[in-house]
Amino acid sequence: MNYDTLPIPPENIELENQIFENILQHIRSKESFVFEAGAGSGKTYALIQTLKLIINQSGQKMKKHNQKILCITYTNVAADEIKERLGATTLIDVSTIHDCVWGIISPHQKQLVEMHQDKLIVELDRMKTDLENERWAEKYRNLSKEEQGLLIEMMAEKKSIYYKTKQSSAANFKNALSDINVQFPQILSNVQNFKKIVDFLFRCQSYEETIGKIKAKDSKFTKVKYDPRFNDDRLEIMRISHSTLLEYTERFVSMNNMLKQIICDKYPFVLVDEYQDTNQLVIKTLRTVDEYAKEISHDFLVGYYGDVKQNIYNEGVGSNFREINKDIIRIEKVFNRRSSPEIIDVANFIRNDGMVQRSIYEGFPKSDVSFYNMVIERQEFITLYRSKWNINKENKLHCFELTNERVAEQSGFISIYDFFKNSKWYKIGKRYEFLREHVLSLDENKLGTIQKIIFRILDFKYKLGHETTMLLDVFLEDQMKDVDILILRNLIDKIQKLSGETLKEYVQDIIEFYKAGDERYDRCIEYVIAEEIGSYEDFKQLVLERLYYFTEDEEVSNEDIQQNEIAVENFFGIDMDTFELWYRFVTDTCPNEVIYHTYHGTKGLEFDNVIIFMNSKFGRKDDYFGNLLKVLPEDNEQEDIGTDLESARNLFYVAVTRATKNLCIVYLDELGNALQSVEKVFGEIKYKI
DNA sequence: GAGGGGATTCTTTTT
DNA sequence: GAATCCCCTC
Repeated sequence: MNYDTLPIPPENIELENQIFENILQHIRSKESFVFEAGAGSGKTYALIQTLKLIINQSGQKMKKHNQKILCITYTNVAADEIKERLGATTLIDVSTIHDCVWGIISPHQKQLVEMHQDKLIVELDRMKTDLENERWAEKYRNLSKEEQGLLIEMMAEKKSIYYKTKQSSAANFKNALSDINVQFPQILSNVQNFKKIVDFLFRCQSYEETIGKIKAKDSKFTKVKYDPRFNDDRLEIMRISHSTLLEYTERFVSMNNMLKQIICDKYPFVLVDEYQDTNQLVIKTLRTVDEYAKEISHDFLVGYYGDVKQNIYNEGVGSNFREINKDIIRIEKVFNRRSSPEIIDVANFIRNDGMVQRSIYEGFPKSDVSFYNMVIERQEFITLYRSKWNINKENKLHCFELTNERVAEQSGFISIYDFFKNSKWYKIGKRYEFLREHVLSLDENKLGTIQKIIFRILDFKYKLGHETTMLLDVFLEDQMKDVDILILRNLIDKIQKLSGETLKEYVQDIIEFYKAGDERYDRCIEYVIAEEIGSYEDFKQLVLERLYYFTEDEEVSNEDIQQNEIAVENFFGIDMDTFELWYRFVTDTCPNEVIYHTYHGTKGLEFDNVIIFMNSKFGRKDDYFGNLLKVLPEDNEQEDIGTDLESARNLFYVAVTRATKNLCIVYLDELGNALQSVEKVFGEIKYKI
């Protein structure tokens, strides 16, 4: 629904203008400020307006001095959105913090390498201290110095066996390292600890070597690289990741006045979007530059736009922001342009920092806000609410779940999710952390290898199936170049008629068609299926190799081979309808009337009709939400900082404030003594529909 | 029944 | 990679 047509009382317009005017004053007087914009208050709009205004006011002058406005966002998606809303301008650099910072510091390799060397030394020291103190290293400490040396020597020799069998069972592992077992009978008694010890020893060694090579000015060790594709540092090969990049930046800037001056002269205005999510090292860095600019009387200001209560990522500064910027000017916006007054009331209770929002509109239509406490099948509940809220294609229902697994289940493709989850590469290979991204990422490029191939097949199928799809959307331009349009049409017609019901059948159909087909079609098909796949068997083999036989491990038992075959066969036996559900999910084109999201995934979005399914447990914390509900309306902000209560509260706040019109929370566990506090916020609790 | 060790099991999200 | 479950041994 669009609420823009609702009347806004003139005094509210006046007040809203005043708030914006307040921002402008600080821009004019070059004072840093924080714009505390609660959910739905039009934060991004204000940010864009500010940017435009600065250009109007100082654009000419900035052009002359070769200066720019820097706008820092948390994600690439946000950066793209802001760029689009701004339109073409050369006066504003919009980028994520990492891109921006790497651009600034990467030319200074000499200092970076020095810093890198320092870090290697510090880390080396830390590891050695751990080996001397930690409980898991006890068996190592029990060895004499000579024995320790011998162990390192022996393990260096057995490095490849070590890595090959590392993921195997403890028995297999011990077996493979029987020499060690003979020489040092104690050290292998606990395999987990042994692996940790050996990993530390290996890493100490490689760090020492790297330090040596840096000192010797070895040509491969004269540059620090930042690679955003990886999440971990590889200090020994001079590669750093996200957090280390920020760490180096903070250190580099704080000890280098020249750099501070370059930054504040180049970017007299810095605006930070979603500041609460920004790493605290960044906030500190900006603070340092700000202070230095004042010291040397250069114009510089930082405008922070965001909302502490919407900090739901661990890395963000969140409430620490106030510690770092104690004296900063705060501008609050109390108007809400998104939600009904009933929803705003609930949200006000949940955010316990004293900010009280109110709707900017007059005569907001009646809205339904309820809290249910009952044990019920989700589908049953949803069915009832579909009719209650008149859900249809134009008036969709959005359901929030805590985990991706649940979202996959509710969205109807849990069999696909489970296949990957239980495959050897993810499960035994302990790549649990990649599962979500590889299976559920909305960015095609971030999907796993197998997932990406299947994505392409589906993309081909469904784009062809859609009449309005332009040929160009389906085939890359160079494939089209010398193919007659009519031939292509013909090809599309034929492919549309392929009717395999399962993935296996569909793949077989395509390949059969490919083999029998006209040579002129070939390149088009090759675009869909990777060149190395010439048959269904090839494809199956590829899946097996990728997900099951990815290391030349110890011998695999016949039973294992059989089980893996069955798992993969079953996967290919999943019907195309299920794959379509998955495809619709990862392309965010689900045509259903009911759409599922994780709480986290809804950040920044808004929906008319929201059902939040909730239980007490989250992750390993049994009472994560249970504990929050007990104190829901209480104002313990200061005591809660840094606790699970704070993060649960923020997450709940984000979820609740997505709703514009109808909101319903279904709590599926016992409320116990949280009853009264929940009633205080939501009114009477409902036990049945 | 205490403790040691192996196996299994988890949340979210971004760069 | 840590927490927890589970099994074994003393």
